[in-house]
Amino acid sequence: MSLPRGVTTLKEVRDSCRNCRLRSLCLPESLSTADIGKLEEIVHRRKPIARGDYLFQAGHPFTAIYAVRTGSIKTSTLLSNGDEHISGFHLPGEVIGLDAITSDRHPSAAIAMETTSVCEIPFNSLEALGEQAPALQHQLVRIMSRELVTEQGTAQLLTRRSAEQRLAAILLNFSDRFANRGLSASRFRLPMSRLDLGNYLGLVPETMSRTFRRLEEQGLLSIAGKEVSILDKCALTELAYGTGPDASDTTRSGRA
Amino acid sequence: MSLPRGVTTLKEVRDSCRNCRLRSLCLPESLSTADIGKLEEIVHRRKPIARGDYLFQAGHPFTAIYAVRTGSIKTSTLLSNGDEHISGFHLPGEVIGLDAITSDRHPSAAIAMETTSVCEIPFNSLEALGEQAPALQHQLVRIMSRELVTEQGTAQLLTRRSAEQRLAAILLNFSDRFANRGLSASRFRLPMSRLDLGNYLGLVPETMSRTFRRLEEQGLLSIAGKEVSILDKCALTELAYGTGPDASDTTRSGRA
DNA sequence: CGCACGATTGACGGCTATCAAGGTGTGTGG
DNA sequence: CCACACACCTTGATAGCCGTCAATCGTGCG
Repeated sequence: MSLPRGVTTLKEVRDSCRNCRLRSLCLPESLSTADIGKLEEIVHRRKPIARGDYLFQAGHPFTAIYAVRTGSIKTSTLLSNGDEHISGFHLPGEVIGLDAITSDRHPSAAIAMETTSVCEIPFNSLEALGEQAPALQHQLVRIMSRELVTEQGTAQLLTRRSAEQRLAAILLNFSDRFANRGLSASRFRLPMSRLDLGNYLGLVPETMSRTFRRLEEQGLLSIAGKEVSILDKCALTELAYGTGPDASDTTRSGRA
Repeated sequence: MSLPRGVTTLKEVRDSCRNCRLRSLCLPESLSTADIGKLEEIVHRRKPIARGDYLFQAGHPFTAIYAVRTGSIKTSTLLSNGDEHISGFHLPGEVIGLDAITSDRHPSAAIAMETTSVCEIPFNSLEALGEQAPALQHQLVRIMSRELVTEQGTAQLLTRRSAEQRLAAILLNFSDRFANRGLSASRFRLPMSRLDLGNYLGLVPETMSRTFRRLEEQGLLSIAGKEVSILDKCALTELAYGTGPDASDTTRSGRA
C-alpha cells in the first residue's frame, strides 16, 4: 500500500480538512491553506463508532478534543442521585470535549446516537501547533466563545418556559443547524429518542408526547416517528420566543 | 507627577497583577513572572463604577474582556418579550465578556451590583500578546473551559429541580466561591436582590421568599436581609444534590 | 413625612410530574 | 414466517408544586 511521496491518495482527499464540507463550521474556519495543512497532520480520523457506544466516559483522562464528522453525539453527566442529565446534542462540524481542558478529565460522557465518525485532535499537539499558527489558536478561542453563547441559550430555554415553548425552541434550533449543513430546514429526522430530548429539556416522556401532540393539533408541525416536518415556522417561532398571549398589550410595564 | 524610570510607584504595586490577591483565580494563574509583566502592560485598571451602572450593554462592540477586581457584576440578556434574563453573577477574580469573542458584539450586558472595579484587558492586545506568550494563550483557553463547566452546572441546576434544591445549590455555590476568596464559607452577604437571584434560578420573588423561609424553618440556614448564615452545610448539600427522600431504597431501578 | 421599591403573606389555579396501563415498533430466535 | 421480548411511545387520572393575583409590610431616601 505504500505510495511515492507527493502522491495524493483518495483517502487523503476524502479525509482532508481542506476538502471537508464542514470546514466553515469547524476548526479550519478562515484558516490559511498552509495552516490547514498543519492541522491535517495532527488530526486523526477514527473509525466509525456504533449507536450507543461511548466516545469517552465521564472521568476519563483528557487527551483530545473531537469534531463530529458524520452522525451525531450526545453528551451527558451523571447526577449524584444516579440519574443522567443530557447536556447537549452535537451534529457534524461541532467540536466536543472542550469542557475537559480545565481539569484534565472529561466531566461528561459522549455517546453516539447513531453510527458516527469523528476527527480526533490530540490537545497537546493542538496547543503546540497553536504556537506556530496563531490563527488556529484564535479559532479555538472563537469556537469556545460560541459554545458559551450556546450554553447561555440553553440556560434561558430551561428558565421559566413552558413545555410547548421549550419543544418549539429546540425544534427550531435543530432546523437552523440542519439548514446550516445544507439539509432541509422544514423536514428532518431527529437523531435522539423522545426520552433523551425530554431529559435535555427537563421534561418527562409523558409530557413530551402530549406536547408534541398539542403542537400537531395546532397545525405547527407534523411528526411520524423521529421524522419532523415544520409546517408553520412563523407561528412556531412566535410560540417559542414571542411575547406570549398578550402580544398587543404594551400598557403593562412587564416583569422588569 | 513624572517619576524617574525604574522607580516603582505605590499605584503600580497596588495595581500589578503579580501582587494581586486574586492572581490564582484569574488570567495570571501559573504564568511566569516575565509573562505576568507583559500582561500588566496591556491591562487597564478602570475607575470604580457605581451600583446599577453598565460595564457594557448588549449589542455594544466587543473590544475587551474584564476581570472583576472588587465588588460584583451580574450579566443579563434581554428576551424578545422584554423580560430580562440574568445569566450569571461574577465575583472578584472572574473574567467576563468571553461570550462576545465569537460575534464581535456583546450578547449580554454587564451591570455592577455594588460599587465595583474591574481590570480591562483589550482583546486585540491579548491575542497579540498570546502569540509571544503561549502560556497566556493556554490560560485563556483554560478559563473558557472552566466557564463551560460552570454553564453546564447552571443548566443542570435549572433542569427538573425543586425551588428548595435550586436555592440550596446556589447558596452552596456562593459559599464555595467566597471561601476560595478567603472569606467565610458559612456567613456572607449576597450582593444581589432576591428578585435577581430568583430571575437567575427561574423562580418568582414570591417563591424565593417562601423557599428561604422553609429552609430557615428546617434549621438549615438563617437570613437577615442579604446576610446569609449556613447552619447545616451537610444537610443543605444533601438537599441540593442528594438522592432525595428515597435515599436508602436501592430496589427501584430509577429513572434510567 | 411621603414615596418608591423590595419583601412578605395568603388564596387560587394551571401546568407538569407521577402513577398506571396499554399500544407500537423493531430486532431476535425459533 | 411467526412469536416473543424489549424498549419506546402514548393515553388517562390524579396530585402537588409553583406562578399569578392581590394586599400588606418594611426600609431607605429625597
